[in-house]
Amino acid sequence: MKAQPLTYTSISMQHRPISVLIVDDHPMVVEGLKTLLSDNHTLMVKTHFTNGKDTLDFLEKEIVDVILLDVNLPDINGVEMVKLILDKRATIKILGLSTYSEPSIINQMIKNGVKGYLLKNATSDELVNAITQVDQGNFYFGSEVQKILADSVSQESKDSPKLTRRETHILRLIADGKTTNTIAEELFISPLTVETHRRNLMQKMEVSNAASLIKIAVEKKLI
Amino acid sequence: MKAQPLTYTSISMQHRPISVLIVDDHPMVVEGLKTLLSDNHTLMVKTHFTNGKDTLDFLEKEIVDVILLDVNLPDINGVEMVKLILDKRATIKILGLSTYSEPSIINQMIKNGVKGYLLKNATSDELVNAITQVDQGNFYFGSEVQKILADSVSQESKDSPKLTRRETHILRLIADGKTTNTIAEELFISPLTVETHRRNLMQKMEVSNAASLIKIAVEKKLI
DNA sequence: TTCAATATACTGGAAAACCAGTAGAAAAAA
DNA sequence: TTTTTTCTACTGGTTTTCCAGTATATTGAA
Repeated sequence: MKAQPLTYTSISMQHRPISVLIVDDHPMVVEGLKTLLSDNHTLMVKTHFTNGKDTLDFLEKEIVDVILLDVNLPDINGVEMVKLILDKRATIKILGLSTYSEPSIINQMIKNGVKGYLLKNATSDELVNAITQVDQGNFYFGSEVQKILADSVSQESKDSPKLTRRETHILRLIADGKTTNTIAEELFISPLTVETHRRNLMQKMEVSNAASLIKIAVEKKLI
Repeated sequence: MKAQPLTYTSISMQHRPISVLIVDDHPMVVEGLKTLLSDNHTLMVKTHFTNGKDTLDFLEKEIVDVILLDVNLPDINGVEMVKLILDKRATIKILGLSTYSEPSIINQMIKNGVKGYLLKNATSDELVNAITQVDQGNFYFGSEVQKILADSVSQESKDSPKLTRRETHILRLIADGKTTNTIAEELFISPLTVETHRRNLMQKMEVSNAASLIKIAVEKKLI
């Protein structure tokens, strides 16, 4: 926000447009966002960046109300970006933006403090609404995103019986095709211990052989 | 094409702008494309559609020079769309458009007849260049896409020792966590036969246990 | 500090997978 | 048709996994 004259008009909400920063490495998306937002004079796209570093540099000197943040930047990943931005400027409202919707990433982003999340197939109305909502301190998650999150929560609590760190590690090694003895050697523990972990893993995952174990591990992206 | 004198053809080209159709379900991408292309008066974006069906209906009555086709449409998948479009209008040049780049899909699209492929992080210049090239009957694949394709080719010929149909089937069953005996019962063959297949599979895949076998199968998307 | 969870380790026995070689029948390719 | 590939099946033996208990040391939370 540049120094605006302190007149009574600039105090009222309508005359103080929400400043928006776009961070996305896809020119066509950036242009699209600009075009979609240009109609609306309650919003003002300040500028845009195509990578994380430039964005952070910019935020050293300037501030904006809302950042539209693409999750897949070329240099810094979205989850990390949220943290870095909020470390600098805790009051900025970040709106995550992504084509696809991976629950785990969305969840991490929320944990790190995004105020909303939009899929790139959002309409112009949704977009403007989302920005307005988060600017006012509310959360905005589109119905699609909410559904995805709900699904992931129910799925997680259902088939993810919380593996311990050691178990996760051993699962990874099993999936690498290593035998019980190899794993034991590698971890400096008894093969019998590895056996026990394997057994506990299978019990937790509710399967009866290593094959299923690996398949599930892959599905759950534990590997 | 570079530095050509103003001949009759180059003048006539200018008076017949390339008509472009955009097919993408992301409003912000559509707007971005329109904006990026609006500067260039050798191109003319005729209209846009957000799904496959509407596009095909439109092509019943009208024709365009180039279609910018998003691979991930909500109703019909990109690979199929290429075929359907070319069945109707064989002369249309299709330019595939996608955020991510899965070699198998790009390959299939090419097989079905796309004239080029662009990633969504393409710049305005690349975009215009790609459209111009394919309109002239040339192919256009960005350097990134070419690299992806080259990688996938070398990878495929390296670690894909052509499984037979039966082997693929049995691999799938093994990955489902089924035991040799179960598989044998299911396929009405001897467990010994299943053993043999399993052995051949492991030999072909150059691994020494079922775990690695499954991991490879997953990686190769055989499952 | 106490208690619960986790990681460690063992016994012993059953089941399944793994290895190597051979070979006939059926199907596909030449 | 002939040849090759694929699918089928077997013998015999080794290794690994799987299952059901038990048990102790360590770690982290209450």
